[in-house]
This record gives sequence, structure tokens and C-alpha cells, in this order.
Amino acid sequence: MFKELDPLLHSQLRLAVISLLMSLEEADFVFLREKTGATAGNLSVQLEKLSEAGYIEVAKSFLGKRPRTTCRITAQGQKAFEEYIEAIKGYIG
Amino acid sequence: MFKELDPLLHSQLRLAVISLLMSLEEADFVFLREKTGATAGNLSVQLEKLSEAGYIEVAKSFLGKRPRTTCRITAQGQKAFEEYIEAIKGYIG
DNA sequence: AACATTTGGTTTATAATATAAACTTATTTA
DNA sequence: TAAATAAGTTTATATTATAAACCAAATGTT
Repeated sequence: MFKELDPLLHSQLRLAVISLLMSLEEADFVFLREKTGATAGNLSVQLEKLSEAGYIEVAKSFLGKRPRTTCRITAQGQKAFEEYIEAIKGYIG
Repeated sequence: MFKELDPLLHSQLRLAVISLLMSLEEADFVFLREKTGATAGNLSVQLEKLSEAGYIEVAKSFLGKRPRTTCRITAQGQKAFEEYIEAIKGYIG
């Protein structure tokens, strides 16, 4: 009846990030920070967790002289998100 | 775009409890423990939180000689649950 | 040139949370 | 009478989420 809710996704900020990345080829740090309204510190930590889990890929490069952190979702991340949706539906009917 | 997810409901066990109580007139402690698979300790703590928030009402009585804890959702709890559903839909599309 | 401010983050500290383990009190059962 | 079960509660611990503090480089200001 109640499936496990993947704790990596059952977090407001990480869920928002994954949700954004599902519909975007890629998104950079500043974009994610603005869209989610998170603080940079919090976002940094949560991106790191998603990255460690293999749910997203994080690439660091430069745009001109400024650093740029770009994220994209992995196949594993997509699968996890889809499973999360199925699971939470069991709770919200 | 991303609404706040009520932290009281954005918890696997509390969400399961509320979900059950939405479709039941009332439910007792043992029933909730079995349906959710939670430990008694965890359930006790989470029921207390939901109760403090005014999302559920907890009544303690006796069934024969054994104690019996019965829960039912309040109007406030129903409203919070419905709002939670709307909010999470913003994340899962 | 020198100083302050902004940008794009990371690291660290703290407060809140979820959870299980340990405990309590009373009741059956052997 | 002793052991086991029932129905919880309290306490301890480990994990989390989050913001505050920090850092390095670039840009703007006097």
C-alpha cells in the first residue's frame, strides 16, 4: 500500500531541482537557485547529494572568466523520479 | 512555481497516517501501526505531532481492560492534506 | 591605485527530524 | 507465580535540512 519514498527525492529542494531538470536539457547553478529560491549554500549541498547518488551530473566550467556549474539529470535520476511519483501517488490517492 | 510543502505532512509516516485517516471515520493505534508498518515508538511520536498541530484528534479510552488510542482527522487536517496535494503536484507535474 | 561590492560558489555549524531502542504498566497465558 | 504479550511512551541517536560564515576572483567606485 505505502511504498518507500526515496529519501533522496523526498526533500523539498532536491525534488524541485530534479523536477526542473526533468524538463530541461541542462540548468546552471544560478538558474536553479533563482527558480527554487534556495540559498546558495543549501543548493550546493543538495546538488552534491544528488550528484553522489548518480541522479544528476554536475559539470564545472567557465563562462568567459566566471565559473559556471551546470547540471543535468541522468537516466538513473529520471528513473528514480518516475518511481517517486508512483510511490507518492499511493499516499495522495 | 514551487509552493511550500507543509513540513508536517512532508514526512513519510505522517503522510501515510493522514492518508489513511482521510478515508476512514477513525482508526486506532494498532491499526495504524500495522497499515503503515511503523514501530510503535515512531508512530506515537508522529501522532503526537499531528495532534499538536491540530491535524488529528486523539482519544484514549479502554476496550474492555486494554487501553485504546483512537485517531480521527480534523477539518484543519483535511484542509492541510488537500493543500499538500496541490503543492506536491507542482513538483511532480 | 585602492577599496568596496558583487558573483559564484563551498564549508561549517546548528537546529530540527525521523527513527529505533529501551522502558513502563497492565494483562493474559502456562 | 512466572513468563510472555499488549499498548503505548520516553529517551537516545543518527541523519537532515538549512543558514551563516567563509573564500576567491571579477567588477565597480572614488
